[in-house]
Amino acid sequence: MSARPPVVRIAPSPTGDPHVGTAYIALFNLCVARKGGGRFILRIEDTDRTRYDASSEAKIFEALRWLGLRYDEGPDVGGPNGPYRQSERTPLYREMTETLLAKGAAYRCFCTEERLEELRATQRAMKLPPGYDGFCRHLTPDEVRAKVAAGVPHVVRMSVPKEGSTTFHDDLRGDVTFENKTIDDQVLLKSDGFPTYHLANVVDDHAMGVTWVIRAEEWITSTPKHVLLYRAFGWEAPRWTHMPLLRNADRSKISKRKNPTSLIWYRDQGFLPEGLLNFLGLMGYGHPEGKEKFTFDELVATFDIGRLSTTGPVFDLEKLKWLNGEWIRSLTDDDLAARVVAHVERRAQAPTPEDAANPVMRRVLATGADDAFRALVRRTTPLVRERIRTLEEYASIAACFFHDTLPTYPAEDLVAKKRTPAETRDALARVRAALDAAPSWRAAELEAALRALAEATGWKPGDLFTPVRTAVTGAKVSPPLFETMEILGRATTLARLDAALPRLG
RNA sequence: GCGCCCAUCGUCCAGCCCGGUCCAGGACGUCAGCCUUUCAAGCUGAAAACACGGGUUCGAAUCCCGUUGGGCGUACCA
Repeated sequence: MSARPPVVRIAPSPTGDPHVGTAYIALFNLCVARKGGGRFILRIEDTDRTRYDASSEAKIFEALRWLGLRYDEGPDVGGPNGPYRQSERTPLYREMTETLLAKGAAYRCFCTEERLEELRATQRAMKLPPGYDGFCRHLTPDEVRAKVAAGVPHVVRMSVPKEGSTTFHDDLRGDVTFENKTIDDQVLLKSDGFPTYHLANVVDDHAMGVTWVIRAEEWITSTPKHVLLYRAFGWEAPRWTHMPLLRNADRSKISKRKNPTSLIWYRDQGFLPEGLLNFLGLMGYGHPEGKEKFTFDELVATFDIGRLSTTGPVFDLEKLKWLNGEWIRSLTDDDLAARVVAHVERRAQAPTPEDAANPVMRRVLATGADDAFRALVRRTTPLVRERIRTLEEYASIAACFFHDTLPTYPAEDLVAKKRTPAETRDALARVRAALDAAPSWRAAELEAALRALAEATGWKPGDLFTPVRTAVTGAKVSPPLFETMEILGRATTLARLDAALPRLG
């Protein structure tokens, strides 16, 4: 391999939401670019006007930016090799198609969709491998001229030699060989004048100076076509690396139906970009020191293309959540609080029906993320940081801080273990009195008061705290009780106790 | 069907290229215990894998062949 700095790229197509697989491939491309002091290009492959989604492109930019996957060149950042949208490069493809035609490496094909369909049906019936039969390959120049003159719609196909074989070297898999007779005469230029992926990707990679193609495994079978194209043009082919495909739990290629695949989804679920990126870096890659948690820079520092594995990793959401939790816990309280606020604010811009039942969201929807809100989030994050794995989980664990009045909870949750409702009510009344008598409202003091009360009444501290917890937070699971009461304040705490007392009969 | 790729705990990864130090190591998850005001977090421990069959070799998770299994491709989609 040459020592010149690598030029790599990703080439997503703007169809639907930005895909987690795009980020996965982008991550390793960026690694190679940074490691080798090269360039990373983003190119939009929008040559399929039937699947084109106008909103998709902006979402791709947004998602990559969110993840910190910075590209040196791209549609929105410019660069010396633009334009970076294939739909804006059609003259180039036409010109290159003419070159191929002139060299005899491609030919015009006038076959109709119907004939092609029929051909495929016949091949299926005869259990033959499907593929174009080369009908138009043998048209005479005169016949071709006549049809073109007559305006017969046509495509341009590549003229694949039917003898011999084509081999390319894959970084991870070694030499891969295909018999030429198994390679179809691929369409290069569609009848609408747009190129197919095969033509566009080769032409653009060459034009943009791409030296190293790192893409998903699903492209392996079309690589020989690309190699043949480079050869026909007389261009030097890039280095090839085919990454394994991310998988669903059943090991099929990761898909929307069986797994969340939208990067937007991960962001809106409250995953940290650091966490998702780190997790993606764990897929198919083994850190030399066996580290699980690492930053992008740490990944680059130790990165070695040879350490990539070839087996398709199953995308395990549970492990992602764990890793994300690790990242959340490694943030400072200020940072975490700011991220929670930003997350809630973003969600508030497009609230879902369920958000109306979410006290944190309701608060922001009503008053905006004002100073009081920010302050409350900041005060509560130290209590919940060890209890959340995503930013989104903040809303459920910290709900008790945002309710004006607690939603109804089962009265039996109020009853202490092995005690009757009446006994619990009496104890709770004494808790209320003890709290009310506290000279200052600080967690340590409140705890001391209740522990003294437990001692005096012969209750086990834990047994006494249970009904208090339920009364104060409305749930059997909550952040640490005394810190919670401190933040809630005397009035709110006592009011909640007062509301609970009658429910014990 | 055909072509190509792949094959270590349920899952992610280490070991494989340069056979012995591997009765296979780490992590997630699971289970148990500790800690403890709940839940978490943390700590300790446990169960859990070299797909199968041949071969090469004194010796194979590691090399070779085959089988099986899985995946991808087989479009005027990328």
